[in-house]
Amino acid sequence: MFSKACTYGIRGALYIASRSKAGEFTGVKEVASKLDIPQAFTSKILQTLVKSDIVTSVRGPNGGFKLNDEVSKTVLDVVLAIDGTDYFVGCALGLTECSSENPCPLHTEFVNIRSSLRNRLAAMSLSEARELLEEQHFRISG
Amino acid sequence: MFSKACTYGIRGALYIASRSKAGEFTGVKEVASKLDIPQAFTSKILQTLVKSDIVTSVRGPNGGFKLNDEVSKTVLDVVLAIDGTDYFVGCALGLTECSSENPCPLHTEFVNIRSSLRNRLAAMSLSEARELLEEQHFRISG
DNA sequence: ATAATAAAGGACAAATTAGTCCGGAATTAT
DNA sequence: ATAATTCCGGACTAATTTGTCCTTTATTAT
Repeated sequence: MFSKACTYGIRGALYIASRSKAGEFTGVKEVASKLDIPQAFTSKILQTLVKSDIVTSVRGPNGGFKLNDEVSKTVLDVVLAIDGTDYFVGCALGLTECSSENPCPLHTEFVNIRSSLRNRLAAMSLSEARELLEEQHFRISG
Repeated sequence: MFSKACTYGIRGALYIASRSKAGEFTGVKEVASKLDIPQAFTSKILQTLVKSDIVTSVRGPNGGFKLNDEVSKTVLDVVLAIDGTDYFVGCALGLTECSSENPCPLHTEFVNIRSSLRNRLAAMSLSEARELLEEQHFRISG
């Protein structure tokens, strides 16, 4: 479904959310080891989240990553930051001619499925996801 | 969404369906050029559709490909043959712990979205898709 | 039989995605 | 100031997906 980088990014964001309540920063090392994601790759992914303004980073001792605004930032934001709009645009069959005026046989169903996907991702803020995970003692690890 | 090979496969199957009504066979060359897909790649993809029992091929002059049973074969069959079950199984966030007993925050929504995707694909037979395309004079080309 | 046609299949090449390595820059503690 | 820590960024490698090429095999027409 999502690219690996993308699922890593979502899990990373959620882990950081769950760890940095008191304004603390979480380091890549910890994120990577706890989520069992290669460290250098985790670093890359968190860098793109920084550029997308989803997390903030500080260097040096006690540095690390912190969510920017877990209440307004959603899972969709992370998906868009890493995988872009792939899942939400274009004909699923790759038909250039396909549009709402001239829909392919699966057009309507895909519009519905994709918009419901998008809506659900947009409705799930990182803080809500974090809370739900914590409520059931969910391990975010791989 | 789907892999390129998969969308090529769907379009290929639909093109063959639209061309081989009178028991005729359609060649890769024609499929590839009409759909603007690389010929050798088209060949590979049609081969996997043959192995999956979705199309039948015959070699030699006037040979080519023909759908096996466009009424019972569905778009889902093509997707499964080429991309496998990727889109329909496993936690979208890559959480191994996630299951219906211990669902991640997005579990239920994903189950719904994916099953509706699967249902729509399973409900769309290749013949129905072909008819819908023909009714609106749809070009299947890229 | 022979030649022409067309799919099958294996080996290869290109592009994309996944993942690694390492030096540099910023921050903090001593 | 210096050393330790930690993120940044570029160049690299590995794996997968996409796509090519060429030889073989089956079928048909002459």
